[in-house]
Amino acid sequence: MTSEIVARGRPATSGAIPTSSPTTSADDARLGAWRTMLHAHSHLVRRMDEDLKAAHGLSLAEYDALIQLANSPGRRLRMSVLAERVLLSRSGITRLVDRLVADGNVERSVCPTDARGAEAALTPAGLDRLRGASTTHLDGVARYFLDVVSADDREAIERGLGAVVDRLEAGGHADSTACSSPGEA
Amino acid sequence: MTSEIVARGRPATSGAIPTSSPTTSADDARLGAWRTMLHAHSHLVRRMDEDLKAAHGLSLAEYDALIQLANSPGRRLRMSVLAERVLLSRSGITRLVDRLVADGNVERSVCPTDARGAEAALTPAGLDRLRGASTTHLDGVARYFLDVVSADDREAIERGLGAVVDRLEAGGHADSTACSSPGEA
DNA sequence: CTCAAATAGTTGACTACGCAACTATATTCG
DNA sequence: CGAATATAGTTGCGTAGTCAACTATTTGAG
Repeated sequence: MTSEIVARGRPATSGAIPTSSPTTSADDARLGAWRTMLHAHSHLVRRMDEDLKAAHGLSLAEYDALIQLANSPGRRLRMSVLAERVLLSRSGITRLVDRLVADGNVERSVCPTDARGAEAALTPAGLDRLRGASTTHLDGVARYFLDVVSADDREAIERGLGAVVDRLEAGGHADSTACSSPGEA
Repeated sequence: MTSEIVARGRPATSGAIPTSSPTTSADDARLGAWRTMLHAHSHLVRRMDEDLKAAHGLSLAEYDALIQLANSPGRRLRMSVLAERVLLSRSGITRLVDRLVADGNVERSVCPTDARGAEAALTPAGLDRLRGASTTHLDGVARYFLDVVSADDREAIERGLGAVVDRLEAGGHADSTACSSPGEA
């Protein structure tokens, strides 16, 4: 299905405009990592999503939400916390949880300590569903990602991209010159 | 704007279900790279998109399409080729090009050698637009990505994720037990 | 205590995308 | 050549997500 979209070999275009662009000459090579990440992400997410849907009727985002709940004390989480974890906006998580509730995987309840807050809690059915799905998912991560990447490269990926995350989470909007991020270097 | 979705610190949950899940115990640590990639991608893409829209009214996808055109002979490309490059479906690229045409950045023309094909061609206005936008974009890649990642890690990212791409582009659907993918091991 | 401001979540309106169906052209084979 | 089949692109329809506006509650100030 997706396999015709191949361009054999690493991305040819790196992000440079050939004719008279000053900024680009030197960057060319380094831009490859950026483009490669976009490609890898796109392929990985599509495939995982596809596999999960086919085998268990869950999207990757839904799966992710269920995992986050399963890993939380009481198998429940405030909506906003869940939103953060699943990398979604508040409204996005509302609707995602709507779907999970409709499918019986999750229940909504009011937060005991804060009446305007809501919690999403994994149901037993949801946990079952999740258990099935997790083998599919973990299998996918192993097959498509871990098996193909050396341990060293995997560590470098975690370190390098982790730094990117820190950078972007730390300095809301960096203005230009680096602001020596407070969290960690 | 997007910066409220932050989760301070590295992902706590790795993809494991705590209670009685067999597949997970060992994987735990290795899963971190996968989650980190999701986070990094999400943050990077949001920020780049935001910056680009604010400064030049182009989405990241639109920018990407323009770059691909600019880097192609005659500054034009068949729709389907453009779709591959921009990581979009055929219908997706149709609509994206619609937008670019509406904004005067691109023109559509019939392909001379194949009457059912269409080409998208960058207009002079589109090229101008692109030149402005490219400094914003390259700046973003530099600030948010390259500046934070060591050269070694960057290379590892390109190598490791490149292998992932190869794996997924090569073997249409792997069925279960590795089938010694034809491309490379 | 009361009123203002902050916060949690939901909802409405909209956007961007994918899939499946469709149209039009190309190709292949009898 | 003419019919079957494949391919390029577009369009209808549905889905998942965002932002901005709204409601309900909590918190803080006076």
